Amino acid sequence: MTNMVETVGTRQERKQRTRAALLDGALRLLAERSLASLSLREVTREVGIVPTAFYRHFASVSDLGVALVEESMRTLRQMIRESRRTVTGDAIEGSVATLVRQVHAHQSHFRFITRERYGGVADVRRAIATELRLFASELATDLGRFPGMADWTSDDLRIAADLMVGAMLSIVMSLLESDHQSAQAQQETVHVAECQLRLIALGMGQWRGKSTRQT
Amino acid sequence: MTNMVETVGTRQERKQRTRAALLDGALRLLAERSLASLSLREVTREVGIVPTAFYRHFASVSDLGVALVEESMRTLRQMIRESRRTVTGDAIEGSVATLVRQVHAHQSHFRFITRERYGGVADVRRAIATELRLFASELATDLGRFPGMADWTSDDLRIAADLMVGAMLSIVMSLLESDHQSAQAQQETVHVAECQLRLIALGMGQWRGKSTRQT
DNA sequence: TATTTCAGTGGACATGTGTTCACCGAAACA
DNA sequence: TGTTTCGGTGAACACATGTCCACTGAAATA
Repeated sequence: MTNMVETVGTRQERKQRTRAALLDGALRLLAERSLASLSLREVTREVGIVPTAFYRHFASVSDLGVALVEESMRTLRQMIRESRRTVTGDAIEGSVATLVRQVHAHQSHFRFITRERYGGVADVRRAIATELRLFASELATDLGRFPGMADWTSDDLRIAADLMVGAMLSIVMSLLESDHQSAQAQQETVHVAECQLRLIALGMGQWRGKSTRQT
Repeated sequence: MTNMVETVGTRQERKQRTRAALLDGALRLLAERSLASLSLREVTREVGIVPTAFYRHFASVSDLGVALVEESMRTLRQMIRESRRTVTGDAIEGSVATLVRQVHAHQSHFRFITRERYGGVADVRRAIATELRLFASELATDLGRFPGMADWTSDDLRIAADLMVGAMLSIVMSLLESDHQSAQAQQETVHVAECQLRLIALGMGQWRGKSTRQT
């Protein structure tokens, strides 16, 4: 339980502020547990409002979960934007570096996505799947712009992108685990991540149109 | 709720039978939900015994969860054993084929592992992580036996194995989703899985001792 | 200024929960 | 045969939960 929401500003500002407080409080409680085990009353207690006030913002905890998906995905998107902007040298080293930075800065968001991706709340699972599909599509078009890959099918690009997204989420989980351990463990995780991505990249370099098939 | 447990046989046989019924009932309830949202009373209701009898078998629902991890991992192990035995031609096509068969035959086990791997129950997460680490080690030594990979570091083998385990679990989830859809969707998933594994394999073929580092 | 809108209140409800305890009856054992 | 072991019973408990309801008071609007 933390400080109450400030009581200044226009009405919709305050509403938005307690809404944000609900999302934040929920995220705090979700550090070590899952959305399915989170109760409406717990969240309101954490934020400092009465249970029924919850309904002024969300229809249910699942609904709050879907909102959390959107919020978390926004930081994920912001990450690839930063990556596209700042990475100049080796794409893999650069990408992993920004991944490390962003995961460290927004642990709860990344933890939420990885935990609830296959979690116990159907609506949230669907929301994450949809957003992740979109994310993989963007990555696929990004990959298509690389020098050696202009001749790739969009299907094949998509397959590679899916693989990379899956690998990235595994890496995220490793980073989250090694984050509250030694700095050496973190460095080791980074090394593993770079190797794994490089492995995939090497495979892509060797790809010959083996995957042709009827649609 | 299904039939009660039979009331014949020696005492420890019957005990083991209701224990198995508890595991089975839990697995049935976990088809669309997560362990964290599963209540002790629900499980006993499903099996047809009184709540307090639960404690004769498990100390808590988390404890039951850990037992489910062991059971599920047994079927996973049995899968790689079958794969090692039956696959003769192309390793990737063969492995994916047995994966498809086993996932279809033991959906609830695979769903449980993938869902609870990063789920909301700490003990279960730990148990799965431990078992999966072991699993990856075995895969690593298997990989080391392949013709072109005798010169690989055990560290590098481990990194590649971890990547493949992660990819495999992604594939498992796709299979579970496409399983209760059209046969065409299933076939498409198989195609994607084969491509992704082949991508990794190609990368491994190109690997040059880039990952040397102090231990 | 008078009226309406609406985020947050507080009490009440039926229901589900984990855990306790003394108890039963048949299998296991002496 | 007599005694012990022990998986399962059923009542009871203190508590947590989601949702209903009439309400308050200040900001928004007229």
